[in-house]
This record gives sequence, structure tokens and C-alpha cells, in this order.
Amino acid sequence: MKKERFRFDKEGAWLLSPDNFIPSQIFDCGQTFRFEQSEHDGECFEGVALGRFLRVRAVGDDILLEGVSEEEFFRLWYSYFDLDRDYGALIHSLSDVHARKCADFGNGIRILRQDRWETLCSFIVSQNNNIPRIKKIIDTMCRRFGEELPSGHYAFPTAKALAAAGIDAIFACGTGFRAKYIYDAAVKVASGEISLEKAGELPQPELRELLLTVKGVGPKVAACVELFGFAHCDSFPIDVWIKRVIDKYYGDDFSPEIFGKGAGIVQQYLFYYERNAI
DNA sequence: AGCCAGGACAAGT
DNA sequence: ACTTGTCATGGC
Repeated sequence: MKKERFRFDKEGAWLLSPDNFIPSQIFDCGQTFRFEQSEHDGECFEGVALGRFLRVRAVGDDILLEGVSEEEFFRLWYSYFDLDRDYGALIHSLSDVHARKCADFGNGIRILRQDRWETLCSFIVSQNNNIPRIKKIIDTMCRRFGEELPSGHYAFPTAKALAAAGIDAIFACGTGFRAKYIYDAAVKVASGEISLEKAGELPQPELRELLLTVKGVGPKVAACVELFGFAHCDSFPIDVWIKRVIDKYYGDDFSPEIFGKGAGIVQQYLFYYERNAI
């Protein structure tokens, strides 16, 4: 987005008539598990991201990030909301009919560039689970092992904190059989055996290989971590919903490549449409 | 009661 | 290289 489309005042940071930015679609499309709709005028979502409490309000055609300074906006949220990407151009470039229909339906979605550790841990929790329960489990883990913020909310627990907590304490958050997986990921990251910082430099195939060394991380979880944590927008997570989509609209010889560059983003349109428009 | 959920793993063909 | 049972838990 161009710079004249932002404004900063005592209320916070404003996105002035942003393109392809609908909070309910961004926060409620299954990419993040830490935001909830709240009671305010207009569409409003709040939650914790990047170690900070954030409230996002739609005011008319504009979006307000409450209490966010210009410095903080460009340091954290510009990248978090992927504001450099032209989603409109991507949508218009789609030649596949069904994908285009889904993209038009979910045209307010943006792929969040989330914290890598939080993304890895959250999508381990997600396996064979449903979104409301994933949110509940993650909320419990944050309350028990995350740092309390000035706002009274809780940050996502660090890998070090979860490694120190141990399997039993992680299990007690309701994680079930995933507790040992979360613990393994926490130990690998906390010990430095896996550096998520350095992993950002890796090309996608090598990053995939690295992620698969974590117990409980298979192709689907790895793809989600690549897409939502590492901005690899060609990574294409296939879960039970996308399997259904492939069976219904495409076929056995389906390949994400038919969507061209940015197939992972298209996947998100397909996912959102299948869950919300049917 | 049985099935499903943003799956992965181990054991068995 | 594929297929199948298992893994916790809660909601329907």
C-alpha cells in the first residue's frame, strides 16, 4: 500500500480505505487462533500477536489499529498484515473458475506473517482437531506459560517456557496426544537445535525438510508453518476441507500449480469459501 | 452411540 | 510405496 493511505493520530494507526482488508475474514479464516470478535461499533477483533495486544476496528471504510504509533506500525504491523502484497492483482490473475469465485467471496483475506514459533506450535496443536478447541487449548497454554502483558492479556509462551514446563504440564492444557509433539518442538527450538531465525533463509524445500524433523509435523502442518510463519505463499496445505474441495471441483490429477504463483493464498480462499459459503 | 475435527505415526501389507 | 488402526478431547 502507498504511504498516503495511512494516517496516525491519538487513536492509533489508520489504514485509509485499504484494498482487500476485512477483519472478520482475516482473523476468522483459520490461520490464527488468538483473535476474537469484540463488542464495539463496526467490525472489531482483538487478540495478541507478536507479543502485543492488538485491537483492530473497522470504522467506515477505514481500519484502525488502536493505540499503534507510526513507529510501531512500520516495525511490526505493516509486515504482519502483508501490506506490501497486491491481493487484488492476484485475484484478477486467477484463470481457474472455481478459485476465482472463492477469491471474490473471500477477497478481504490477507495472509498474516505470524511469529514462527507460535505458528509451528499452534499448527501442531491443530492436527486432528477443530478450530474452536484449538483456540481453547492455545488460550490455556498462553495463560499458564505465556508472559503477562501490561494489558492483562498473555503472550504466546516461548519455546523455552514450554520446554521447562514439561510434557505433563503441556498435556494438562488439553493438548492430548499432541503434548509429546509440542514438547519435542519446544526442546528443539529452545536448545537451538532448530533456529527458526536461520530457517527463514532456507529455500522452501530445505525448510520443509527441517520442519519434518519435528515430531508431530507432517506435510500439512509443515505447509501451514511455511505459509503463515515464513511467507512461503506457494506452500499449499491440504487438510480434510481442501481434500473435499479437490474431490468436488478438481480431481485425482490435481496439482496446486494450476493456480500459478501464490497457490498457498488461493488455498486459503478455497478453504474459507468451503467453510463459510456452502 | 458414533462421527468428526486445518493429521501424524507406527505397524502391517 | 500405499493402507489401516490409534491417538485425547469435546461438540453435535
